[in-house]
Amino acid sequence: MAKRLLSFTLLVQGVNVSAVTDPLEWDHVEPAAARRLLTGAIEAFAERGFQATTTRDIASRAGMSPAALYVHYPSKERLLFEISLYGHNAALAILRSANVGDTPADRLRSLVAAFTAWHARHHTIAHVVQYELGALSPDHLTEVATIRRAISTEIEQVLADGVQDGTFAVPDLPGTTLAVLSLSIDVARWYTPHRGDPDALGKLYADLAHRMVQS
Amino acid sequence: MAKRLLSFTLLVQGVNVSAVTDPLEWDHVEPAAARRLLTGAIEAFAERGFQATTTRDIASRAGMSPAALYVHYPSKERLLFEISLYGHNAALAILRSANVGDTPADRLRSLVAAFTAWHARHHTIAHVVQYELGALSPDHLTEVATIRRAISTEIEQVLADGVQDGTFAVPDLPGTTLAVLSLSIDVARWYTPHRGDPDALGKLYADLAHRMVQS
DNA sequence: GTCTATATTTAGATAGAC
DNA sequence: GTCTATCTAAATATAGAC
Repeated sequence: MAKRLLSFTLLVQGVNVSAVTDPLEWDHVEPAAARRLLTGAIEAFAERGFQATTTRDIASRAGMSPAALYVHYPSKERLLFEISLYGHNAALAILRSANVGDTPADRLRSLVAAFTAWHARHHTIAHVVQYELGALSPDHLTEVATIRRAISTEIEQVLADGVQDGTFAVPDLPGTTLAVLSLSIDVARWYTPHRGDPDALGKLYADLAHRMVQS
Repeated sequence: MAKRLLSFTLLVQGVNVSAVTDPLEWDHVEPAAARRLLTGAIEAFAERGFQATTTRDIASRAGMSPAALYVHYPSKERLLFEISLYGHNAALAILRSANVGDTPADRLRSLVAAFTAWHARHHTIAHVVQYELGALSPDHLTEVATIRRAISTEIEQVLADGVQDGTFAVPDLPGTTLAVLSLSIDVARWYTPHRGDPDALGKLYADLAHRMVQS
């Protein structure tokens, strides 16, 4: 398990980002039983919350007995941590690969479109990522908080660049960064598949965010 | 208890809105023990979530034994429902009293400023209102959902008015309504008192929301 | 690696004295 | 209306067979 986690971390930190841009790909989790437990836990945590989810529920979604869970994960919290860590790294990878364009405006639109579409397309894991932080152990929370700061920095830096070249007017940089992030993050609260195409939502939100800051 | 609930409902539905615009005023909850339980539960639910909060925790915050809780409330869920119902009604009352101004732009700015400041100033109950819906019973969820639709309508109608008179350009009315609501609602997720003055945040967000939609 | 069976803890809620 | 004491159920996690 430790090995699995390490190899994933190295992956997202730069070399092969494309392999982790889709959080529904869990091929790297071995064996298959551990993968079924992980995906079952994501669904259960997103639907009912960490505290309301029982290990029996997770195990039964994976088609096994409660005891079998502990062969693959030492605790329910550890399962949450692996989900949260993977989800945060996937979201950061999406942002970094979307931070492209000739102007701050292009880069901001690309960032917001990608971040928003990710929260819609992967609303299940996104819900766990954004709303189950409080159930992590203090050490694990510290670890994901580092990734969250990196996510925030991606947005803040583009806004700062736009202010610098005069294309953006942003009186309160930290406050506006939070507002732009809020637009995308809150998607994980309300999105369901019947609410439309993730990419269309991404484009709408890219437009709204751009209008929020353009000078 | 039923009487308390009824009289409150009548209050917010129009006659004397000012009495409920501050959700930290719980004078109408009698006796004092019931009030202490309610405010203790708000803090506990906001900090730890409904499922992770024990009746022992709530009772101890109110300075009494676990059993005493059941004299005032028939269940932990009922406590949540009263909090959620009161919070939703207070938020709706704030919006309705803020929906004033000569132009759609003025009204939108007033609405967003008030709704945002409410989520910051009362972030504890706002957190329960926005993130503990899933712990309500089906019947109770139906009841607060009605209030949530009324809240959404306040924003949507102002946007529609601005489109009508040409001062707003909104290609996707329901989508933009959700985005404007998201800005304010997400404040309940991240706000802590050290993050600044609620009214200043309200003004910033009013500005951002206005720029999002102006033609 | 998975099972059945179970140890241990803790939770929501109740009984009955005062 | 509050207390102590407790019932009952359910949850996390473990033991040990296969």
